[in-house]
Amino acid sequence: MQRRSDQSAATLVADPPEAEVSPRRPPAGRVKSAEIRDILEQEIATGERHAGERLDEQAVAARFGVSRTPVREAINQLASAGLVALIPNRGAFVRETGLGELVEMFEVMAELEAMAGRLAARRVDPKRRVQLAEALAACQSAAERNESDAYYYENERFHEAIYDACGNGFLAAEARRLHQRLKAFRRLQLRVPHRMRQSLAEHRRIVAAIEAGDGETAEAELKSHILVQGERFADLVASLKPKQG
Amino acid sequence: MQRRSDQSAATLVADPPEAEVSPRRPPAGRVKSAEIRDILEQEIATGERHAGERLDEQAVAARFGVSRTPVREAINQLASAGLVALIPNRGAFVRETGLGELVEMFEVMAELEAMAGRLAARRVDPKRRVQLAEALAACQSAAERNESDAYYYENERFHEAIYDACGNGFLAAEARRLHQRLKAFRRLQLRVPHRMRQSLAEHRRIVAAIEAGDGETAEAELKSHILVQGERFADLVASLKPKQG
DNA sequence: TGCCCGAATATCGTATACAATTTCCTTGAC
DNA sequence: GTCAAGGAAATTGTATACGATATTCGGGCA
Repeated sequence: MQRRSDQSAATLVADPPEAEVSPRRPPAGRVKSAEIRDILEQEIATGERHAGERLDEQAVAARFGVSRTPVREAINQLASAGLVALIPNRGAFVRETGLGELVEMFEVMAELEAMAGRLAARRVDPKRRVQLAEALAACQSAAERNESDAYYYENERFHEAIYDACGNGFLAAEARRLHQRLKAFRRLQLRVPHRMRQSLAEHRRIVAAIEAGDGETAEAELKSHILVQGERFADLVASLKPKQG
Repeated sequence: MQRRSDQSAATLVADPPEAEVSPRRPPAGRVKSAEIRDILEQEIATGERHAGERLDEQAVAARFGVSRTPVREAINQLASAGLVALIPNRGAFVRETGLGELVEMFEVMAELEAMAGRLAARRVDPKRRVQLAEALAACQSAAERNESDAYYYENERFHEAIYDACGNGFLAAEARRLHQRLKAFRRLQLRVPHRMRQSLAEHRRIVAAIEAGDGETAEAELKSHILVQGERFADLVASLKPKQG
């Protein structure tokens, strides 16, 4: 009965529902709760949903043309991710990721990355070492062409390579999670002028330390590398909204 | 049927609009999903549910005499915690939290705790300092009475005090999350004999370093403190199930 | 006028029913 | 005898309904 084909009221369809020739592929976009979660997550990250706003289950359900059930699941997942706060009989509220908390997140990110670098210097195997060198080369190539978008992408790959090389799968997963969460905010600092060249130099020192098996140096370099990003970001945000709130 | 008023259902951070500390108790009634989640969590931790086993929603629902809805919520929370893997239209499968991954988790936990200690040594304010001292005193009291259960509880409080004292709310939340996840496994090592006295001595050194503002020492002591726990735990597990099938 | 108590309202948690997809078994053809 | 195709059974995902509980507003009483 609920052959709900009126998707006009909702931006629910991210990819064509015609999954005709891909029966083996994992159904990425078919589960509505995941779809709703992703959309809400993006809206929160971009600030479209301002802090403190209440996410009304019924309203969200009506907006996407679904029932409360998938909305509930989506909101619960957002709560687990720390993006919204659940107050028992009051509803779900968008948590304000203020500048202070962002700095805190960068601080933790720096520690995790530094740990990954320290472990990588001790445990890296030849295959991962090659991948790391390749990722560094790709960064350098992008920097020489002065393409900040490409550098942004290769930078992601570089840090992924470090995660992979650390030999601690759990740490890698946690680092990826945090990286993903900070990603939305990091986009803003894409076009800081001399940052790219400086970042590349830091990458070189990091790789050199890992290659040399010098865990202490790799740790220190990586921590500084991330903390600098956090500070730059804080400056940027502070300059963008000087009298926020 | 001991009613555990464990409020660790979700991230109930009091952050939204005018969310002051709510003196009203959480849904201390019976939230069935939380209860089911706790039981399943413990079963998975103890190995009662072996790795790869499928968690049948109807079976669990029938077992607890509830409908599938709270079971689904519980399973989703377990998935968020990383204890089970969700395959879209196939079901939930118990992830094998092998000894290797547990060691990895303790490694990360050690790093986060050490970071918290380092920051606490620099940033702790008088009020938190008093709380830390009180937590240490409570630990000592429990140790003198040789009550391991009480010590276990006070130990939790002690580490909570360190999280609070670090001045980084995000780090504190992440540390609590990991601590919570490891808690299920840590239950097993309650009664390791001389561990309590040794742990207390380590606590004393940690507090002394924080009081002295010596971040480096606090960091090193805490890291060692957690890593020792991880090693003890690994020994225990290894001795418990040598050929876990 | 202020406080307490109770009903109305809203929201959450759970139960039940239905739809969609996957898996497995049966059956038929080569 | 083996393999493939189709359908039935099973299981997940979603919809709708209902009960329980907390919040709020209004009225009565001190």
